[in-house]
Amino acid sequence: MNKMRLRFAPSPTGALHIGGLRTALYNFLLAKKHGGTFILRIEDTDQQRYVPGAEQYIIESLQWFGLTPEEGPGFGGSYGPYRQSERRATYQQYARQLIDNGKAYYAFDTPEELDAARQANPAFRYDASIRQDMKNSLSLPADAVQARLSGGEPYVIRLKVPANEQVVIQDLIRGEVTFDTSELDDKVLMKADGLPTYHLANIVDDYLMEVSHVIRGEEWLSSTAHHVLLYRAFGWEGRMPQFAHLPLILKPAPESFLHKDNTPALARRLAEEFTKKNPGIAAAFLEKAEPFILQVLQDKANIAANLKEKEKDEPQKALLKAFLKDSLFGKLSKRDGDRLGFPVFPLSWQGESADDAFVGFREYGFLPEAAINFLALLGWSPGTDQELFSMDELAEAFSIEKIGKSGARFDIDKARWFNQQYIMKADTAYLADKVRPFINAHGHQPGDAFLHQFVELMRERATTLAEFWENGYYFFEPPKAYDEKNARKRWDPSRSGLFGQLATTLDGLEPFNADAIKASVEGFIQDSGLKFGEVLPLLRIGLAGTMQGPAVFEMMELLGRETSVGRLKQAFLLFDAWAAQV
RNA sequence: GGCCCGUUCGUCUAGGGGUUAGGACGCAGGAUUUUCAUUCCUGAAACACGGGUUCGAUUCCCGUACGGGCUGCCA
Repeated sequence: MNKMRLRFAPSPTGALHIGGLRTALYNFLLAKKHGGTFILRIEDTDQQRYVPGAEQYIIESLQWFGLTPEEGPGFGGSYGPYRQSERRATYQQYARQLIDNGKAYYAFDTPEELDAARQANPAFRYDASIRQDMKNSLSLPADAVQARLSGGEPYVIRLKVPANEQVVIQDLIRGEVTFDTSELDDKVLMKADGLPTYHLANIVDDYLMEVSHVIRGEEWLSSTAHHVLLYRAFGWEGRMPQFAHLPLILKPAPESFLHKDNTPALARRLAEEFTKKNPGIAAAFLEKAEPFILQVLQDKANIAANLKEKEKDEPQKALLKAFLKDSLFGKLSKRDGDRLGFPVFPLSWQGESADDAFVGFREYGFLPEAAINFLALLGWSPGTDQELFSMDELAEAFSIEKIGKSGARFDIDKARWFNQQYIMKADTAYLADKVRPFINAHGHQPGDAFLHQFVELMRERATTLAEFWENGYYFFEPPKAYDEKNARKRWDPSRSGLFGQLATTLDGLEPFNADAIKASVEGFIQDSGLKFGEVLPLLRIGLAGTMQGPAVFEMMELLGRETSVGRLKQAFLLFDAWAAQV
């Protein structure tokens, strides 16, 4: 058997979403497992939707996750170019071939005409039953066609889909899927701008690049019949790749992200989006929209049922319901992350407009291997109880047969759990490296030794890299606030002098390390007759401002003598002042 | 609407004609811990429904319901 060749073929229309990344991962894993080749191909045939920077974003994302292509733009390979915009002539040539052998035809219908036809009849389909009535090289006399062509009239090339044939697809995940060609339209192969559509380009490239397996999202399943027809039209059916259509990643279950405290905010946000999207709607209706949304969201268990269209719904309400249904259910979209406060992109993205900005897994504080592990298990299962996998282990265990068939809901809590697992077991220097940017972002440049100790102290208490800072900022700067309630409860002003002595003792302690501090504090407790619980929490609050955090003695060691003693003295003064206020 | 795909705890899933239907996240309770976290223990929680086939169906078949995708000169 020939070498396995798999491609990831994204379109540079914006940030690459996590579903696309999983597709890339599965392609990569299969290639790795079988010693095959992982190819990156940029499908930039849509000039309208092209977004500058998107290609670079895609490549950076793949690399951050360790999914480096062996072939692709900038990666070498002997099947290039790997950017479809650079392969125009090739597609033209193959399109011409289909015209010549009668498998495709020229069509002159304008976009406006087609729009009108769809308006008039929503079920309109450009197919065998209707193409004689349209303006194309099949319905028009040959000389008229020639005249239009040589006159420079815009045209597209369409696939001539035969009527009443069966197309049977052997999908590696779904098994046999059958389509009747009478249900298929004459897909546009070449657009008026001279660029191919996805359908033509992907078949020509997969053939030319000798792609052996096409693993892609389920949204492509329906058009796979067209693709098979194209392979037939070219006479390439014998070399058709194997198909595997992945289930989609769905939005999280509403029950999982709807809480009492965030529901009103979400309702407002949805109302705003709805307003923005439908500028024509009457203000009076808009006023009622938010309460309605809130009501729907609050009845968590029946959201879907309450969004069902009813005959008596006024058009505006039907519109709102449809909008909510799209916003709350179905496949994961870029808006979801923003709305729900978790990342759905690998890396942060800043588009042209302020609206077009998203936080990535990286910036949210994920370790790439954790994100990979999470993604791998979203839709695929090893069949064992193992949950934690390195990339090598994934490649080893991976198989298409074990990919699930149904859509998987995105679950940020599970993702965070994976991250926590990786944070806990990561190598210190590596972890410190990953944490450093999050500390730097707040204006601190710790040395390696300090950062390493910090990371060791905090790693069991952080589920994201960002939380190292959020929960441990006081190692870098004075506490922003003190847990006043607990301090007041535990501070007895009559012991103020006693605590003052402790601070002084600590100030003279040599060496100033956790063991010595511990011994010293324990001695103090013994001598003073106080209890552990009457001392430690106060030290903790004095040092960190909060009751939470690593062991007090280790905390002091890392903070150092001067900072520790200084903070304690200052805090004791503050506690005294609170006590004096009564 | 039409076509296609799917359906095991709230979520990710294992399993498969006879099982106490297993694991993980999350949730609840408990133990350890000066706090938090970690760790450990315990608990609640699922085979969408209706018909077949069968001695027996959650597992196979058919319908229904529900969910999802596609239905562009987008990918």
